[in-house]
Amino acid sequence: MSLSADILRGHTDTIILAQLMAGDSYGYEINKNISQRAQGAYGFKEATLYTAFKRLEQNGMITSYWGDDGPGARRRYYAITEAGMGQLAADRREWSETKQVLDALILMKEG
Amino acid sequence: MSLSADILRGHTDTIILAQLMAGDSYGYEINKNISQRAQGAYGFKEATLYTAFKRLEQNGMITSYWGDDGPGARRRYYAITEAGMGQLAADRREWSETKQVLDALILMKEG
DNA sequence: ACGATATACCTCATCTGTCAAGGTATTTTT
DNA sequence: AAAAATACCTTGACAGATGAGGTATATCGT
Repeated sequence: MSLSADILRGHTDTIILAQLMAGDSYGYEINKNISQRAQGAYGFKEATLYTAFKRLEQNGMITSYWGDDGPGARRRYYAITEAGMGQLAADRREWSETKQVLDALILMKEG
Repeated sequence: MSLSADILRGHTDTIILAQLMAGDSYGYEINKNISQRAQGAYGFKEATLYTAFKRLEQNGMITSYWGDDGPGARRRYYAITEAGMGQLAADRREWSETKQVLDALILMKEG
């Protein structure tokens, strides 16, 4: 099964921050890791990814730097900031709350 | 805690369909029920609600009719269609899948 | 050697769902 | 009589996702 984009909307930044908690990485690799972790059920479109990087950097959640120009195409690495870590912690709490609320509203589970 | 709108985006139609599975209802009541079920953590803005009704009716997921003009303001009742029930079943499966994927991506839970 | 594929970055116009703001009307509560 | 609750609806603006397009290098199969 694949998930529609609107379902994931609003989680984009959180997913990227969660990836960067495991260490600095660059766009292409981040996206590959996400697809693998989602077992192919989801992956960002490139435009979505780079839009998110720009937004996150403007908001001070991540910083970026060019990687060493070894073999291969140039890479822009991203690192999560302290503010980003704080945001991620808040986003994780919100996701747990979201699950409970949507279980109640969609599956009609009693709280 | 309250949930941001972008997090819920894409679940609006599903939430309304789930409510209508319990029986015909009208806008104001549907919204009240949703707020109660979410324990105040979430409620639709009216514009969002009526936009969704229009979209759902145009797509054949619900039908509507005016209620008896008893005491009180007029009410437009909505009923879920067979197509709507099919959609809801699919949406519920998608939500279960979404939880697994986002647990893996946000909380880094192993699948 | 050469074409295809993978790696790697980026922009912009367009689309869609949300919602602030505004409007109308009736009933109940203070 | 005023205020709040009930009940409906529309419109313009905004933000995130993305199709389509662009640039460049490295690797793989033949």
